[in-house]
Amino acid sequence: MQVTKTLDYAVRSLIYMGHQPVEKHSMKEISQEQHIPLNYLAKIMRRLVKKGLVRSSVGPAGGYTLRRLPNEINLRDVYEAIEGEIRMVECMDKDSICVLHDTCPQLPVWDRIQVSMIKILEDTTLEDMLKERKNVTMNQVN
Amino acid sequence: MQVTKTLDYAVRSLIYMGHQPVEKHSMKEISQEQHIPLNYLAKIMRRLVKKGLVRSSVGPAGGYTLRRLPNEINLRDVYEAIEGEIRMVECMDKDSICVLHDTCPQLPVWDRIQVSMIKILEDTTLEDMLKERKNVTMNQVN
DNA sequence: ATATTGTGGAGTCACGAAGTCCACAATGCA
DNA sequence: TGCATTGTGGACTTCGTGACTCCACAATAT
Repeated sequence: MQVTKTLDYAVRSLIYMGHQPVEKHSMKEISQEQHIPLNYLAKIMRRLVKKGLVRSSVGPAGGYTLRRLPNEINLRDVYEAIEGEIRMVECMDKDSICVLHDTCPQLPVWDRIQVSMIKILEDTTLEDMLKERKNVTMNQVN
Repeated sequence: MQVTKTLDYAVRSLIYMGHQPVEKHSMKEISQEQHIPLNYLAKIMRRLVKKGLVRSSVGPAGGYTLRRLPNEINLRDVYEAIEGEIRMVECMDKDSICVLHDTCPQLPVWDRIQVSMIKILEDTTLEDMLKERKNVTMNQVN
């Protein structure tokens, strides 16, 4: 029930790119700015590319760009790109081995939590988080 | 972000005991009825005893009893007895190593999810889940 | 042509979930 | 009193996965 480092890295990278959404950002740049191990970041970016959140170009002056605007990318997209489908319990999956599935008294609770979590993730876009940062900074200044 | 088997076992055991809240239930009984590995269940019950959710008595005719009534035990109690304090991200902990903590743009989201999750867990008691079971059964009958 | 940048995949390491075992302590009962 | 029963405490094993690392290779701008 914890956010993995991998997801954290992905979110941070995307937010970082979100500051200049149309510009290209090299892996090296992101790695250094966000203090993410270069080789590991490589692996993460591949997933984001494959899932269509990010566009990549190779060669000198290559790098990554957001495929959509920050307000068009929500956290659920990112979560699922990295972790796969969201589900709290194994038996919520298609073919549940659990014989008691139909009468399982705890299933509704986990489902309620899952639904609420998905809603919050969907309601939060990269842009929201970019603003978040600014707000906090302003609070510090004032 | 998944419910562990251990937590599932704990919840199921407690719900099982909740059917006869004042009676004693031996490990063997719970293990057989709920299809939980006996030795592993032993480990789980120890935690529940230690955390005060369950009372144990040893010797022949020994076993476990709920310390409180089913409507006085909520899922947060159970969750924390098994998994420890609820927190979505490492850096929400007391001494965060994260330098960016104060300006972290994603922290508010994980916090919102955590708060909502805790609320749902707190709002759900063993009794609620016992009723859940009955409802489903009734639905099947009708 | 070559340096730069991303890609794909194999391999490493540590940790924790899940489960097993065993010696031991408490206790009801014959 | 002694034994069978039931829980306790802790060590140990196994397996999967998160978090990396490495390296050969492909694309491409200059």
